[in-house]
Amino acid sequence: MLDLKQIRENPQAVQAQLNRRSGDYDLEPILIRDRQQRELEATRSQLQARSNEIGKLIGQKMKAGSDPQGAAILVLKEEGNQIKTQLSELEPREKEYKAEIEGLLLNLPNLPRLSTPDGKNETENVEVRRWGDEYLPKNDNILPHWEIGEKLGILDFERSVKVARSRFVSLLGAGAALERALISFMLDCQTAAGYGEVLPPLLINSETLTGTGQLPKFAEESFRCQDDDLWLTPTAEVPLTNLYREEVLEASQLPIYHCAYTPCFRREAGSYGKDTRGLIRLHQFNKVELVKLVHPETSEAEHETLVRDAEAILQALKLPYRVLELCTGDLGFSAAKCYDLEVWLPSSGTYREISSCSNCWDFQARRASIRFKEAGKKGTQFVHTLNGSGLAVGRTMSAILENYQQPEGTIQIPDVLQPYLKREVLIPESG
RNA sequence: GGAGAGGUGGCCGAGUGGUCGAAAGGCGCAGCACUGGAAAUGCUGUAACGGGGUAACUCGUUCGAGGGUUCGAAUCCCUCCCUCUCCGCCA
Repeated sequence: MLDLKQIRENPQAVQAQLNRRSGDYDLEPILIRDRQQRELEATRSQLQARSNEIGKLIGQKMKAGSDPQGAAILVLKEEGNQIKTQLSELEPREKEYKAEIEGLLLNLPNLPRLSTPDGKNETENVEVRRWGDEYLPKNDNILPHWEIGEKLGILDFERSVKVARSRFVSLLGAGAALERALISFMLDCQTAAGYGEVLPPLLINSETLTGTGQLPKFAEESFRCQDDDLWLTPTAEVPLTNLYREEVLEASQLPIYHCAYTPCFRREAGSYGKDTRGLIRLHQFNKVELVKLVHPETSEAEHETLVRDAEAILQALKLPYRVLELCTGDLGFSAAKCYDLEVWLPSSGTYREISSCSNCWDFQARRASIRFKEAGKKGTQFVHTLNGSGLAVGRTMSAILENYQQPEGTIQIPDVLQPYLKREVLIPESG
């Protein structure tokens, strides 16, 4: 959520930053309602002040022994009643305005950083660096991961459609074990890097989704439980960040680092026909997520180290990748600045997103009211929240099935995973 | 699911209709004193959010959430959420 005060005091500057994003955003309705709300508030609080005064006066008189039915008290009561009538008209109107402003604010995306490159869409993202050219596979005729996976008997898409619907998969035998090995490996790396492991709830409520920005605007992206105010978590960023919702932390508690393995559930509305095969775009996938809550002064540096922590996994697995900085047109709703990691997928000859590392600045903290207090200082400040995948597990699996594919149709297991999987090569499953 | 008890400031915890009580006391935090320095001790200060004001300051809101009664509600009534204890059930 943007700062209403900032919008009020500097509407042109805020509007200019919003205009750099894709989509149209208009601050005018907010400014109008805000002005009306404040006018009402001035009147209302004056009436309330008088009403409070009357209450005190009556109290004083009663204590002093006045007759409760006496004229002096009845006059005051009458005035109190009149004020109550006036307030009963003003109060609901002011509440309505406030709710309206809140609703409008909740639908505005974060402001990009000034340094964020301009651009219309993903084609204008900027490559920051590239790693691992020496690990690009040399062999031709690499099968797409879904084909080699089915040949090896470790992926079953067809039967999973029967059990759930399209865009679901079952991992079998060594496939399931490889996924599990990847999860353990990633968690071991990230906990060693200082992220405290969390296994959060996977069903989460609306407030939680509002806190990080998935609601109200993107309700159609998540699965909802019909009989409860609960949704399937679309990414661990949501429960992890909201762990601290409505809290005032001590500055000394910052920074807070968390990592979590969770399944993630996404409806993928509007992506019909895109990535219909394989592990790239499923309704359910596994991910190890990194979340940081930090002091505003350190947030840019923390963002850089977060990206490095995600990259470390790809480097350990020797998977070629590149780092992009997203342009304003491709920036997510809550992000002020974002780096994507893209891993090389040889079957399609492209880099595909495997991690997205965002600095949400104070945007989520304001929505979720996550603040901190500096010892001795008056008031509170909002923390900065950051999140990134470290990494998307299914996409890592597909990258391994392709980059480590051998000409004879087996899969070499990356060195660092061998202790986890207790084998060096994947051969076709017997049954 | 049944019975009971609760939800108050950054934390713990008093407070059951009235000015003096946004709220005792404690912890924490900050300043000062004491000390070579610290600990301990003593004194002082310390809620958040919104409005107005250059500021000093000032008005309002907030005692789980939302309604109601009243001139006046942390305190009474209704609904909901959550926590704890006992019983039942269950992995």
